Amino acid sequence: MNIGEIASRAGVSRSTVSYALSGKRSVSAATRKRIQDVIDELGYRPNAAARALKEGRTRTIGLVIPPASTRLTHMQLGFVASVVEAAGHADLDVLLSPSGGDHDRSFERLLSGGRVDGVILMEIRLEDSRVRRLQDTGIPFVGIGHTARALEMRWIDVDYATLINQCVHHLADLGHTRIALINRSAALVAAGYGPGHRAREGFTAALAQRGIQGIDVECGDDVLAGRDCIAQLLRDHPGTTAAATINEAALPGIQRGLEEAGLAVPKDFSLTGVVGRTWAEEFRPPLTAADVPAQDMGAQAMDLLLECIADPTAPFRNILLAPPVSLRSSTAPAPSRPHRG
Amino acid sequence: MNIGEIASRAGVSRSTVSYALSGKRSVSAATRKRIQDVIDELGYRPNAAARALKEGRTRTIGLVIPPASTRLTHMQLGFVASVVEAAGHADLDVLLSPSGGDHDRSFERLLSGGRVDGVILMEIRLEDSRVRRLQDTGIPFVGIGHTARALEMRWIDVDYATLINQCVHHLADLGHTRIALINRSAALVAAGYGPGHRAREGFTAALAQRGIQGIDVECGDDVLAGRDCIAQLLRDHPGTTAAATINEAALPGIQRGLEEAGLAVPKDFSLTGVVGRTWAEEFRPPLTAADVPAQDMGAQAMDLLLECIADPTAPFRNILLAPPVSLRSSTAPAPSRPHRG
DNA sequence: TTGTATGCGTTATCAA
DNA sequence: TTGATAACGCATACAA
Repeated sequence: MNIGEIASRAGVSRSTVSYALSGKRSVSAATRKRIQDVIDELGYRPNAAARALKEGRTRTIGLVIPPASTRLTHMQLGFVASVVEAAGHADLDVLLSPSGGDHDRSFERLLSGGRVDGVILMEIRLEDSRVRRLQDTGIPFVGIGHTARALEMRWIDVDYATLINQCVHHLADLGHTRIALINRSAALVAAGYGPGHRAREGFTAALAQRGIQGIDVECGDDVLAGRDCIAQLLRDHPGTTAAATINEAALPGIQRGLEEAGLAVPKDFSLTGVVGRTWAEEFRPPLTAADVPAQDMGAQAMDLLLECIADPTAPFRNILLAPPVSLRSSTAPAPSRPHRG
Repeated sequence: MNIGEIASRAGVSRSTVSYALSGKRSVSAATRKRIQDVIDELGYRPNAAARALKEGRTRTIGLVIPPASTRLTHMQLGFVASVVEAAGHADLDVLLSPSGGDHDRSFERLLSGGRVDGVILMEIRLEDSRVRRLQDTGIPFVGIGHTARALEMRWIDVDYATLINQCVHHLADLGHTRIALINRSAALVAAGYGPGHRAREGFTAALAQRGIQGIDVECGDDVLAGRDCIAQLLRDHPGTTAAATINEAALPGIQRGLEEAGLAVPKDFSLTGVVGRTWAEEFRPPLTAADVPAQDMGAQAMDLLLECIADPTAPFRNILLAPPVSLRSSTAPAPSRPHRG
């Protein structure tokens, strides 16, 4: 079933069918109806490949997510969901590529052969070969996250440095003097994962500004790692009374670890950080945290991408979000008699 | 950059380049090398749209996931990850379509216009309009889950009826006489979600076989719902000493609810069910459960689909998995003096 | 208002 | 062993 079939059944030429569908040329009401009837009857839809070949665009974007081996966090899932939703809204399809490393086949398939009109890249590192690869190909792309050379690409990101800084100031205001930063996994940070490094910057800066001590620990993205991380933290640094985290996947483990140590939140231990809203609200007690608006971010990334596809020469535009720290119930004044781990 | 460019630079015809790439015609070693050198230098890859148009297949499959509004469970995420990985292994791309309802645009885009060579469908209901739609189009498809008319499609599924039945028998063997089934959300079950109904069947059958009482409750797919569900269960049915569940997303909430009620697992309350392995192992204490092998299932679904794409006339093949119930630490003999909720 | 003809980049058939 | 060419289905410039 193709446009020729529709044309002959409707007794018109193929171009008339094409124009009736696109509306780029006026078609008499009578013929338009005749064509539409045939189309409805046969359920015709233009072939995507032929259209892509002719138009030079595929109406498809690529979404590069972390590799399948790593479990996606809820925040990342929020990005995926909102990107896909925004794409659907713009009548675009989404091709999924789980790839992190350098010469990923799925990533190369995505870029080569003109499969996509644009790409949205997740979990970007400070130095990211995929970004360079995309820049080489000239395919429009937008990062959820950005590299060290922030001005050389389009992106939307969360201002982890500022937000963690604010969290530490909040804790310091409450009298805490020994504060931990619970970062993402050591592997990720070592690989140059931006938020991990920027969170650390903000942390260190705030510590200096307030003249207090801090310990910076890395933690795997899962429940067990979170529990072990807290256990080790309390063992190695028994005076610690508060922590800020950007590791939402570790939160349930952190909670369990604190419980097992007999520490109540926030009476004995204050916890805050930068996490997705759902996590903050599901924590017991609800977490004082800067809520990452994952839903909005996917849609805004899509906006940036559409802008860039429409006009590839448009200047780079970046969006740096610093959502306010929502005061909930997980932070309190430092205990007067700090516990002994 | 296209095949003609490569051809002229290598001093051969376009067809020779094509054959050098596909290997469907012998090409002299010398010309093959000359062509390959040019290709490597320019980084040429065949245009996907042109190839799809000519070959009549897109080397792309569609993956239909639950709508963006609902948060994916880890199990569903496991399906997605393993399907995408298996697809990459077969050099196939994956087009994502989050759609549940009847006339979903994204779903229609997927089916029409020959965008995909096949479809994998998740979260199937007993009566599912998407299945009928796919059957009408004739596009090869495979379900992760199946409809009421199981023999009319290809699928892979977990035998929830049998597994929940085994769980209940296990609990009954331990002396429990008041057992709850914690199902998926009321909305999902009402919509005819298969696993919800089959779990209920297995539950009811086991109760009858053992002559014990049971209560069947539905529970939303999140932490808060799990907590409320347990609270209400203990209030309305205070004699309940054990539960089996297929709702992994509610597990953390169930745990919290039990803790808040002052019930220790497994001393005061036994818990078991059918969940992804990670959930079972992350539960405290580790959950006695039938572990859904989400990773394998995506790969096997892919196998079924490839089989079906290769030969659409092949008879329907189905895979019903009943993984063994792994004994861990969340079930114990019923308490001699049952608690009073 | 409508029809004819061309080309998008491939693969594959036919011819050499 | 290789080259010329048709066809996949569509959108559009050009012609009427």
